[in-house]
Amino acid sequence: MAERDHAHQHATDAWLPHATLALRSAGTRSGGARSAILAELAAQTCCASAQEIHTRLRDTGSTIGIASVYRTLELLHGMGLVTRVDTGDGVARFEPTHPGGEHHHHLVCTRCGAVEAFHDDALEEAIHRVAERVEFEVTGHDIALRGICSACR
Amino acid sequence: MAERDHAHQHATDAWLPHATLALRSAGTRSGGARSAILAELAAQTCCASAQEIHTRLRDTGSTIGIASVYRTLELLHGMGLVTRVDTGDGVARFEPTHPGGEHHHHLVCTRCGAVEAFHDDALEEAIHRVAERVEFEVTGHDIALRGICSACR
DNA sequence: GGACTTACTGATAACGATTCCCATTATGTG
DNA sequence: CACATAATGGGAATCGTTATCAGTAAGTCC
Ligand SMILES: [Mn+2]
Ligand SMILES: [Mn+2]
Ligand SMILES: [Zn+2]
Ligand SMILES: [Zn+2]
Repeated sequence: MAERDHAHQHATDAWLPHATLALRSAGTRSGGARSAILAELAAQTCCASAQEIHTRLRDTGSTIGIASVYRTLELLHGMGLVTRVDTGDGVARFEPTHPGGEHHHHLVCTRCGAVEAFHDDALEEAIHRVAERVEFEVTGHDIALRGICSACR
Repeated sequence: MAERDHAHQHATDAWLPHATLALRSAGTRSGGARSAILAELAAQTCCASAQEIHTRLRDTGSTIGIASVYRTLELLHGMGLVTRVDTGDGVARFEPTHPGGEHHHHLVCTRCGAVEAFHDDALEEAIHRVAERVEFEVTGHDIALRGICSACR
């Protein structure tokens, strides 16, 4: 687990320049709001909602508008630079998509809504095998385990 | 696949009396709206949204209110009689939860939104192993494979 | 550096799914 | 049949998200 976290951290560190470059290559301009949102995304280890990101930025004195957060997340999502996580509470959350493909899935507490990350190679392998046999051209997958977190028990 | 569909059909057939009994045991009354919604749910093989269910019932001449659909789905979900499926388009869909535990997961087309069902024993086994090693007391899981359906390709 | 094109930004209105509220109706119990 | 109260339908309210628009600023070309 420690090794994975370490690798994960490296990937996280690499995401900001990766995303910045991809945006520049796409011909977008670098405004203050978008830069701040990118930095905020780069700093988070798991998913966060648009409103959470907005609140965090406002708390640091920024006058950024909520529309810019939604717009930027939509842009990044369209470019595959963030992954959308749907925990079932009607709020979309986002986390950086690491270019190497390393990712994690989520444990969602049905009582308090807490979200925790996990990774499992055997599970990924099983997903891969399913993806090969179905008619869809599979490009991604979402997995969420639901249950009661240790704090709620 | 044919065998699974067959088994699935049996389970579907058994769901309506199962749910009806569970509701009665819980002390609820049997109103016309709820009965119609239950029958509609029992007839569907995969997930449907509240509005889809409402439209279908209205199309058959029913004067049922949309609030009753949402209320009933919420009630059934709270009792574990329906499973909530979140395909990421901001609309909650529901399908009967079969008492035997048999279930399926979903392929979601990122282009047209089409939803298809699949089942994979190896995947279930992998999920089961993960559930045993994490700190959460896992009670359920959601899996969605995203990609392009054959019609969109 | 200055003019220029146009992407970016923030405020706010609009939207759609879902939830809340309330007066009316209907169920089940005795 | 009378009663207590759950169920119901309509519509208002809520909330996350999206669309609109006028002002601002990034990048480009002299
Ligand atoms: Mn995975
Ligand atoms: Mn499963
Ligand atoms: Zn995460
Ligand atoms: Zn389904």
